[in-house]
Amino acid sequence: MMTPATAVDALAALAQETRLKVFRLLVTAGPTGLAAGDVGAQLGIPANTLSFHLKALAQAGMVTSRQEGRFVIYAANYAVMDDLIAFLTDNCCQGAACLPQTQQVATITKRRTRSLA
Amino acid sequence: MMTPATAVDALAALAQETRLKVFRLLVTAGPTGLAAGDVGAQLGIPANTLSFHLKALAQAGMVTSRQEGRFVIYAANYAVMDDLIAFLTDNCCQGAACLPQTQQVATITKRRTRSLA
DNA sequence: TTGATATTTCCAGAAACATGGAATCATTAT
DNA sequence: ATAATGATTCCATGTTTCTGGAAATATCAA
Repeated sequence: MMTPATAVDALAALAQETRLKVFRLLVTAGPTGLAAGDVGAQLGIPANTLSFHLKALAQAGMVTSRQEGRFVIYAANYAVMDDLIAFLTDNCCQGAACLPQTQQVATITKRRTRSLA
Repeated sequence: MMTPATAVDALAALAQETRLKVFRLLVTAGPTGLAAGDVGAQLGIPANTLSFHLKALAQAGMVTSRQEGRFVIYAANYAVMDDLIAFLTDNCCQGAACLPQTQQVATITKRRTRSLA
């Protein structure tokens, strides 16, 4: 379960243009991940600046990293992303209906308590 | 649809301990909302500091406000919350399965394309 | 109008954050 | 060992954010 403090850290990690771009790129890249240099090349970010932001994302748990030869491969941490969404969703609507749009949507938590056929 | 810039604003609004507390309180308070003073009393936040954070939440669209006599009533904006979650979920897993946990969970977008029985 | 209550704005100081040049560290190839 | 490449750290600078005291604004009551 995600604590409020952890949620603030995760939200803060994503609440920055460069980091959100990086994270989304890693999300699209899939579990295999991307080398830091590839991320920088695709987004046009200087290596030191990118390193700074990757570190922030990693410290918040939003990405993982592994050394692979000369490269450091970063990958989105889908589990933490999922936990963050669950945290936000848990506290939305509280079982009651807030809005039609939201009403027809079960929260992740609620869905987790069900089995999907 | 939420743009990346809007998402950054929404995330930044929530990525602060006091504001996340305030927002969650408003979420639990429901669509009726709460007067600024009630929020401050329940969370022990000075009026001017609270006003600063409520303004930030409102500018990011996370809460709405309406004047009611001497009071200003704030309420969570569930629609924007929902959009933010949709934005984050849309870019997670991209139809592919990232993790068992996430795999068994349909994203909001995916659910929106279905009708719920 | 005068007074009380609710909220916001103004302001200044402190702290945290973002950026990129230069130097450093790590790994591989020759 | 030397060189080359990929990535990180160090550092200085500029910017933004957070905080709360004091003053201002808004609404209602007497």
